[in-house]
Parts: sequence; C-alpha cells; structure tokens
Amino acid sequence: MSSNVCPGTTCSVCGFRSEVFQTLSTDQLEQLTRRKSIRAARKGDIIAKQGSQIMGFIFLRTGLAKLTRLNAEGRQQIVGIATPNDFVGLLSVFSSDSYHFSIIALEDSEYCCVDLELVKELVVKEGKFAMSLLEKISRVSDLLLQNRLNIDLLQLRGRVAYIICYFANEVYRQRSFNLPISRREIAELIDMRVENVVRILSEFRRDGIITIEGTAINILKPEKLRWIKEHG
Amino acid sequence: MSSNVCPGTTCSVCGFRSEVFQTLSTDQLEQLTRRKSIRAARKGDIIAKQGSQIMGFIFLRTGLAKLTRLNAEGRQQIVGIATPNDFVGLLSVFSSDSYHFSIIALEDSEYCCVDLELVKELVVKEGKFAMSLLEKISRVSDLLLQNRLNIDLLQLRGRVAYIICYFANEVYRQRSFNLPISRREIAELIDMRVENVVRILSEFRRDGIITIEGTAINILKPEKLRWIKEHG
DNA sequence: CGCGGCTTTGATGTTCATCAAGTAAAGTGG
DNA sequence: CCACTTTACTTGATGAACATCAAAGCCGCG
Repeated sequence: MSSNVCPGTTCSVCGFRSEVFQTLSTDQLEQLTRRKSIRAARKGDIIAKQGSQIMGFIFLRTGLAKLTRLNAEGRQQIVGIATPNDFVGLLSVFSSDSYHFSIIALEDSEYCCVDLELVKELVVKEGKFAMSLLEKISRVSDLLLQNRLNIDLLQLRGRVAYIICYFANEVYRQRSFNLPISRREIAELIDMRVENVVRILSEFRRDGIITIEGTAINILKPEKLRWIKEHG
Repeated sequence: MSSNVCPGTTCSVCGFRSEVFQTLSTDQLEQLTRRKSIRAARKGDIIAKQGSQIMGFIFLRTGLAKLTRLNAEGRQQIVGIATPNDFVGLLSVFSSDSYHFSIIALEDSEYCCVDLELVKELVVKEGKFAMSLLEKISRVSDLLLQNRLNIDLLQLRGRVAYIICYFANEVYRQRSFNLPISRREIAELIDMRVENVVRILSEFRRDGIITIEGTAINILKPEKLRWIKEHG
C-alpha cells in the first residue's frame, strides 16, 4: 500500500493526454497538473482497494496491474489486466462512490491520480473532453466484457491458450515473454483451478506448442495455440 | 425486423427523461423530439443486429429485450437482459461504429431511436447531459459485468437459481411470473446446456423450491433459492 | 396429418475439481 | 548463515459435475 508520490510531471506531456486530454486548453491542463498526483507502485502494491471510497480518477502510466474482486463467497477473481494508458477506476468511477474492484500492481508501475471532482467539472464544462472520455471509457470497458464473454465459452485448454495469446499479442507484443502473474492468478483470471493451469501448461510444453520455465514463456507454434484458443 | 414507427411522443414526457435527459432545455428537448423515432417491436423482432452499422442511440421504453452475441465459433450467447429505460446500444455506441451485440425483443416492446449525431452534439454542448449520460452508461454496463462475474463463479445449480432470482427481483418484482425466455435461452444466458437447465429446474420443483409449468414460475422457498444462488 | 421446434428424462463418457503428496523456491527469525 | 516456515509449483489418483447422445412426448403450424 506504500505508494510514493513522484516528482510532478505536467499533464501537457503525459501519454494519456494524446488520448483523452487532448481537447483541454493549456489553462485547463495546468489546473489538472495542480490537482493530480503521480505515484509509484511496486510490484504487489495495492493501488486501490475494493469497497474503499473513490478518491480520484486513476489511470496507469507505466507498468501493469490487475483488477481483482472478492465475491460474496470469499473467492478471489481477476476481472482483467490493465496496461499503460488504461484508466483503472473503470465504470465504478461514474456509477458508484466506492471501487468495485481492487487494483494491484503486477509490475513496478506509475499511475496518475486526478482529483475526481475536477474531472467531473471538466466533463460538464468541456464537451469535447466529455466526448473523448466517453469514448475511452467505452472502449476499455467493452474490451473487458468481450474478453470475459469469449473465455466463458471455452474449455480449460482454450482458456489457457487464450490468456497466453492475450499476453503475447496485447501486452508484450512478442512471442516470448515473462508471465507477469502466478499460476494461481492465471486460474483466478480465467475461472479455473491452479492444478489444471499447471497441468495444461505442461501439456502444451509436452506437445511442443510452448516452452515454459518458471515464468518464461516462448510460443513455438502460434497457429496451433490460436486454433486451441478458438476451438478449445 | 419489422418495426413500426409509432405516433410521436414528445421527449419531454418520456420516462427516460427523468434519468438522463433531465438536464436539457425545452428547446433541446424539442430538437430531440424531431430527430428521434419511437418504434414498436413484436416479440422476437430484431431491434438491432450484431455487426450492422450503428444508426442511433437506442433505449428501451417498454417491454423486454435480450442482448445476444454470436461468437467466432458460431455459438450463441446471451449477454444480458434489457429492461425499460436501459439503453441497449450499450458501450458499443461510443467505442465502435457497429453493434457488438444483437438486440432482440423478448416481449412486445417500444423503443426509442435517437439520432446518434444529435446525442453526440448534445454531449459536447451540454456538460450536465454528458455527465448524466456517463453515469447512466456506467451503471448499466457495470451491472452487466457484475452479473457475469457472479455467474462465472457458480456451478449450474447456482446459475439457475441466480437467473430465477434475477427475473423475480430485478425484472418482475414478484415471486410468481412467466419466464420470458425459453430453456434454450436460459442456457445461452448462463453458459450451460439446455438439458441441464431442464434437469435442474425439475430438481428444484421436486425439492419444492419452485413450481414450474411451461413458462409459469412460482417461487415457494425464496430463502432456499437465495442460498443456492450464493453457495451453489 | 406430418413436420419441426421445444421440452423432458435416461444413459454414458468426458472434463474438471478435489484430495493427497512431494519438490522447489523464497522468506523469516535466531 | 543456517534451520525453519511458508508459499508456489507439480504430478497422480479419485469422484463429482457436466456435456453429449439418444429417444420420446408435446405443441403449433402449414
């Protein structure tokens, strides 16, 4: 939970600006700069906690984070993965006053926390800003839902293939990378059990589809993996 | 697909107004009235089709509709149920130019189709409108996601209980009602097979938890059903 | 009437969760 | 730094949950 405030960077040079804040005036950007804080989170740090009051509009600048949720039964579930420039407060921000998910850093990350009241003020004052926010929020949330719907129809083999492809294609854009999450977390992400994640990964390795050593994954047969993710 | 245009009603007396359009001026509401159409859909009619171009901002005035989706494999999936005052274009409206889901009437329904360009214009022009739209869109989408996440963690018995409770509590607000969807559609809604839906419904009946005859459901033991939905 | 779609039940095999047990890796405290 | 504990990973065996296949009844519709 220890998140350090970083030396301020002005919002006018922020990567997020090009996507959402592009429509704001220099003046408004300065206002934004004054009422935001950039923070650093170490791997494992809790950026926001499910159920706690929403303090600000949060988006990820660098790094990687998971959105998690504890259901009524006490079972942990990973709702999705946030990559740089995703806002992670998600829909809750505008429909509730408390976070519906926890946000936890998977890698050392930087995130920006903008005063929520200011964002709301800007929505009301600056129509174009409101519009681009709507677009961005829609895109991120829609993608989250699509991923989940896709996974729901797959059997376990297909789910594991899906998530490997996800990291390869959407996150790291490389055939070979280090899994940022544990076997347990993979299980929580695609609604299955640790043992079966392990078993299926071993199976993929045996079949020469991937190599995997610890967290290091290398995809040997992308076509085959894609086939499994689609038909498995 | 045959949807008849209804005799115009002015937007100033629309049920949706109180939720989202409340902030618009009389003038703007008249503008809205001119650039919208109220349509009637009969049970089974397709209100919008997955993949087709988004023509307008659609919301349901009366009746009931399902949001469905055909995945890459050709398997049908029901994403959610829309009740009156839900906008059914959902997130796609602002993040894509084609519908990601089909919208199909489950009961005779009336829906309103507002010129999307006008809505976007109003978002830009009227900050308060933008804000209430953001809130509404967030609430509906968030709920959709929550429901799906809940269902994902349940076994089949729990899912069936969940969906019965859903209709009883959220849609009809009565312990006894007519299921608006077939057994097959229930299966598509909670990711299971028709046979198992039937089997579990019969089981609930045998155990005296519900009565069910055709589409007519009556919940006899709400507490027991709730227990199953939470622990099943 | 006959056909097709929806519903229902039974039988069977597959997929998956659970239990158990063991290894490896990573903290923790003396 | 080493014994100790904990946590992550891995494999096997077993039973429960579920999909699939098969068959029959029901109903509406041309």
